[in-house]
This record gives sequence, C-alpha cells and structure tokens, in this order.
Amino acid sequence: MDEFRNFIYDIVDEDLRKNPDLKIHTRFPPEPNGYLHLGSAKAIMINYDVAKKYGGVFNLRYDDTNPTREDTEYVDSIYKDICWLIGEEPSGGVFYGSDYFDLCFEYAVKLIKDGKAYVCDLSKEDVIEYKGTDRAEASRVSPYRDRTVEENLDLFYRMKNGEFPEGSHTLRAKIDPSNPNTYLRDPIIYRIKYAHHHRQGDKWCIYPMYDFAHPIQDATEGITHSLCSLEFENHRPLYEWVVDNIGIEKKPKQREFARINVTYTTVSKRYLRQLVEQKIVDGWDDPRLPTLFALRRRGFTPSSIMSFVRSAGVSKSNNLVDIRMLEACLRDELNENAPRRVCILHPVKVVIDNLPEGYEETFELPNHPQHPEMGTRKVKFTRELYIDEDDFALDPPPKFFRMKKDGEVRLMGAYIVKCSEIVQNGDGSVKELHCTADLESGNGNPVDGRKIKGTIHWLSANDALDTTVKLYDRLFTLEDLSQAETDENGNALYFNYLNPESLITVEHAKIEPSLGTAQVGDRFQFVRTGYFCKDSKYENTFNRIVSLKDSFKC
RNA sequence: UGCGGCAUCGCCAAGCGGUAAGGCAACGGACUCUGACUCCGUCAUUACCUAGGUUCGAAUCCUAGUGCCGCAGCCA
Repeated sequence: MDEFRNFIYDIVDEDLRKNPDLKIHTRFPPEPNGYLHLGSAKAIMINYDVAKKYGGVFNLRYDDTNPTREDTEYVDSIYKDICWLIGEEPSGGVFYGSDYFDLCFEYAVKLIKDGKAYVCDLSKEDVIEYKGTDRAEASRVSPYRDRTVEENLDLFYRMKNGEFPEGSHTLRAKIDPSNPNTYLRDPIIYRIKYAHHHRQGDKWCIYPMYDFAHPIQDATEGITHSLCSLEFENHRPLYEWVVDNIGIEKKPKQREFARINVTYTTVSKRYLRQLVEQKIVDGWDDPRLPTLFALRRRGFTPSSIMSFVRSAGVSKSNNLVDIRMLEACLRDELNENAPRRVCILHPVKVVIDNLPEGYEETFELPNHPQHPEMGTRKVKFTRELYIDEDDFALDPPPKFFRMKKDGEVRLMGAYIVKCSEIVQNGDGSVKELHCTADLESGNGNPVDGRKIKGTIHWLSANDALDTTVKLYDRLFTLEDLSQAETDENGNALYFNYLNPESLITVEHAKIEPSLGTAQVGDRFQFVRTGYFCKDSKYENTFNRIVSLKDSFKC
C-alpha cells in the first residue's frame, strides 16, 4: 500500500504526530442524484484507503440536503456500487445528511442567538446585485444585517413553520461582506423550499445549504479528515468558520485533491444522463459507460478499478489518465485468474480430409497454461471444425503464422494441420477449408521435431454452441472531452464525437460446450481474443471486457 | 476582473537543497502449443513552464513573468 502514498498521507501523518490518540475517520459523501462512476471510485479509494491504512473508520453518508435533486433510486444504487467496489460494507456505517436536519436547525438557532446569523429578505436577484459584478469590490451590506436576535429568531421560526413563500427569506451567516473570498460574504446557509424530501417527507420547508450542513455532518460523525475534490478548496474557510462557530470540540479537517479525468470518456452526470435519456446508450449500465453499474456489467472487477485509481495517483494537478491504464489493471488480474476457453467469433469451416466421417476424439485442455491447479476440461475433435476467419488468409501478408494454403499450423492442444484446398463461394469468400492432419502430432508436437510457428484455436463443428458476443470500444472519438467544441451557451457538444463503432454485436459466434453452463458475471479469457464476461441483461450473451494485447502487425 | 489552485518524459506521478523513482504507453530482443503472459533492453544530461537571483550545490529557496484549471447558485 505504501507504493501508493500521496500528499494526503503526509497530512494525516503530521496530524497523528501532533495527536497520537487521533482515531482516523473518513467518509464518502455522494449526493444521491446519479450513479457512481470512475470519479467517485477515486474519492472512495482515497477516503477508504486512508481509514484502512491508519486502522480508522470509513462512513458512507448521503449528502441529501437538496430534496429537488435527489431520489431513492440513486440511494440504492450507490450503496450497492460502493459495497461492490470496496468488497465490504462501509466500516463506520451508512448515514444520511438529512438525518441531521434537526441538529442543523439547532446550530442555526445558536448562531442567531450568538449574533452570527440573520434572516435576510433580499430576493435572489438582489442578493446577486448586492454582491456586485466586480468581485474586487466589497459587497453592499444587506439592509437586514443588523436585525435583533429576537427578530431573527422570530423570523427563522416562521420560515421553518411555512409562513413565507420560497425565495422570500434566507438565513445568512454574518461573516464579512468585504472578504475577497466571496464564500465568506455573508453566505446563505438556509433557504425555503416547499419540496418533498425522499427521506424526510414533508417535515421541512427550509433546508440547509451544503456549506452549512456538510461541516456539521462531518463534525457530528467524528470525521477527522474530510477529503474532497479541488473545487471545494474555496469553501474551506467557510467550512472552518462553521466548525469553529457551532461550538464543537472535535474539529474535522477538510483537504482537497484533484478529481480524475479519463481519456475518451466523461463522468459529467449531466452528459451521462443525456446519453441515457436520449437512448444513445442502453441505460445506466450500458457497458460503454464509466459508471460503476456499467463497469460491473461489462465485467470489470472491483479490484481492477481500485488498482486503477490507486495507480493513477492522488495529486492536485489537472490530469487526463489514459483509459489503457484501467485496461492494463484488468488484464493483470484476469490473466492470473480467468479460466481459458475457446470462442470463435467469425467461424469458418475446416474439414480434416484424412479423418473418416463421424470421427471423434477427446482432448484435454488446460484451463490455465500457467496454473495447472486450475484443472482441465475435455473438448471434442472431429472431422469438421471451426476456426476464426482472421486465422486464415487467402493472400497472407509476410510473417502470417496462421492458416494459409499449403502452410502448416497447430490447432491448439491437438494436431498440426496443413491446408490443402480452399473452397470459395461465388462471391470469392471462403466457404470451407480442407486440411490434412499430421495424426502423429496429437500432443501438439510434431514427431520429427520440426518447428511450427503458429497456433490457432478451433472448435468441433459437431457440438459448438451458438452465442452472441458484444465487442465494446470507447464511446467517444475525442481523447480529451474537455476540449470538445461548445455551443453558444457553453455546453460541450459531446455528441459530435460519438464513436459509431463503440458497440459491435457478433451473432452466431461459436463457443465450446463447457461455456453453456457459464453463470451471469463469470469471466473468461477467450483464448487469443480477450477477456469476456457473461452478460447480466441479455440471454446467452458475452461482453468483451477488454481485448488481449496484440503486437501482430501486417 | 477578484479569489483559489496547478505547472517534472506521449499520459499519470515520486521528489520536501546534494546531483531526476515507479506505472501506463511506445520501441527493440529472448521465450512461447495464446503474435497473450513472462523475461531482458531502450525511453528526462544546454533536463524539471520561462527569466533572473541566493548557494559549493536548486525540480526543490527567493523575485518577476507565462500558461492552464476551478469558483464567483437561495446546487453539491
């Protein structure tokens, strides 16, 4: 784990040096307004790993302070995704920011009583206008800033009791209208919203703002390190102001890191939602999406995603991490674990001429060439076989070590064969290939010791099963989506960069019989092809998680 | 514009005044019944955004620039 150290650990180490009794406590606080994705995975990893490394505790807390944006659909998916990702339940438990609404209210009352908050009657437009367009100048002071404690208390309770319409009043922290950091210019900490809350129902018509609620949530749960992304760095002084002024003894510390960007994709919830709603993709679990839901369906392992975000590192600089790093993490893992199987994507029939009709022989193939303990399975060898069309060439390029006219090639785990005749269809495509097997090479090695350069995979035509295989590629053609063109309103035109070949469906691929019992979610290496996972959504379908590396260049 | 942040190999990223880790990618080669895996090698030397300065010594300290990102919701 030390190989993944970063500046956050330095901060925690220093805090521990000053206070050896500190019990490290972190949290991941998603707003339940969308599905978790690779960016979330990074935030989860950082908070989870810090807690883990120091023997601390890690909470999941839904940041659900804005009822108009949130939904239980997301609450459920987030819980499922995070448990899947880290392989356990959050050690500290699951919490809801909205469960602290009473507490937030009490703290707000305390601030009022301390003369540190006031009810403001300025409209939304006026608030903006008072702040001014030139932020170098101080804000105009709200005319309601000097209301008495009694008046503020009365008004705030009446806000709570639903006596005022939305937008008519806010509660503001009395901090500093001329502070260069505009977050400190008497920020609004409570607003009126007549909205049904997914968890609190209609109990409230006033809701605390993030900047007020979040530090209270952290402090209440005993969070020691509130690790979030860089865009909250400007909020830190306000976070600290709240912590200092609500009068809590154990003060959490907020620190920020850069969020992750990944090539050829976006984790913008807004655009993800558009892709789903406009049915450009097949739901939130479309295997081309960067959501954890989708990555899971595609077949990525949670550990490969964790090692991806760990190896991408944690810093404060803008970054664009190569998606191939994620693929490398997956290959690393599955190369070790995934049983090998045969799948012929584009079958071409091969007839072994020197074998009689009805001939049948059984070969035992290892499930993993480097791990004999993973066992073997039996496959049938018959007169008629399938090979992949890519493994034959009518007009072979140089160094084509596969099947070609008059060339010898090894059928993996079986005989060495020589192609003697090519039967073509009317359009010139290959109908079938006729071969002669060297029947003495049954273990794959020629008796005379001659070298056979190529080995290809094959299946008996007698018992091969039909399946559908889905080959996925990047959803977008633009490497850095932050460079996408924008329209006049500044909206990125991601849809101009959709990759038309992001999904290729192969019908009637052939798989070996042992794959007939594969369970949803099972992962295999289809030999010489890639890593595949049995799909959870469609029957008899395999998703390509990632291809094998291929250094063959014609 | 104001405030905040960041700038080290194609992409991430270590480095915390003592002479540029590692990963991904790429490129050679060995091995191979997966053109996979594995292994070996190459891959920052008027070098660490630029220009000055301090120092015996600077990616690391100072000064002045430049570039990029974020924020400027009664969103989180």
